Amino acid sequence: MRSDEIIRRLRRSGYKVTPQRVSIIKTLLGSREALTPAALFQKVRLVDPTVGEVTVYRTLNILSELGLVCVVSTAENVNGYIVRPGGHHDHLICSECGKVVDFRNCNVSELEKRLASETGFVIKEHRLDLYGLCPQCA
Amino acid sequence: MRSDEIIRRLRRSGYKVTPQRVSIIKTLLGSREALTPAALFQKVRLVDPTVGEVTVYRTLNILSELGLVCVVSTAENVNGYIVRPGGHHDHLICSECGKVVDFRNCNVSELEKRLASETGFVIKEHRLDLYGLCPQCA
DNA sequence: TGGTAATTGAAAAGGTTTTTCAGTAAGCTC
DNA sequence: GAGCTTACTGAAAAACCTTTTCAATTACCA
Ligand SMILES: [Zn+2]
Ligand SMILES: [Zn+2]
Ligand SMILES: [Zn+2]
Ligand SMILES: [Zn+2]
Repeated sequence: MRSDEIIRRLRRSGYKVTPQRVSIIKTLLGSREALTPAALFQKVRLVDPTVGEVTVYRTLNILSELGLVCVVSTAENVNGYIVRPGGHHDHLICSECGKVVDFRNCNVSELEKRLASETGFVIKEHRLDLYGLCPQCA
Repeated sequence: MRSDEIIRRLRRSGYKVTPQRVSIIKTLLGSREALTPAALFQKVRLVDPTVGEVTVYRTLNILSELGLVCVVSTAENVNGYIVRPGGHHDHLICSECGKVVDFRNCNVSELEKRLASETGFVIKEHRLDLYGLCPQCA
């Protein structure tokens, strides 16, 4: 997702587009890994010192509410935030060297249908992470 | 996983088996959905008022360290804990209220085999998170 | 049945996140 | 562009959540 799209979504939902929000969104987009609010604040303040920590929290809450970021739990009992990719989100991860390979042909839609009818959940997207060893590390 | 197994693992790792820890473990096992420390404390105190909130936190940290529970992020910036099923751990997560339900019959082993032969990865475990709306929120 | 070291609950401390509030600025109308 | 309105901002305070401290208790081993 591009920052233009996120900003358009913000404006369309009635939120004002402030320079602080733009800085926060661009910084979050610029990071490949999930950032905690504190980490995001550290990064943002380098490019835009007018951004306060409180605004980072507020902006993350708005983006989260609009479904534009997804929340992942990090090691230290703090949530991390990452811009949500469109569609599904599947990874093959090497536990040894950390290499990540994306794949799409996951074929879990059949499972989704079955679980939807069993549990009553309306399933919208998914994320499948497979852990193991890459050819180099195996 | 049964409470006997968890208790054996605790003892084997050098931890003492106290009535408080047993109450906490049994309560966590008795819940199909992930519990926050506060929610777990509320449930435990009903069956065992000798358990303090601090001990709930301490026990969850030990179980987490031993890999016996897995941590999922809930709606309210608080982590939820759930007993880790053997092997893979797969979740159905409500984007609205944060409810987490675990399931087992995921059937991704076929996909794992195919990806293994295509990419050369040795796949050891996986995590599948399905996002959507629970029956109450839909 | 002791002895010993881990564990416990309560209180205090340490972090993280939200609320409050006066000043500021985005976005709309003219 | 100027003026209006209302949302937004940073800083401080408040509200939470989690860990640490500490004296008393207790599981577990000999
Ligand atoms: Zn590797
Ligand atoms: Zn997929
Ligand atoms: Zn729900
Ligand atoms: Zn699975």
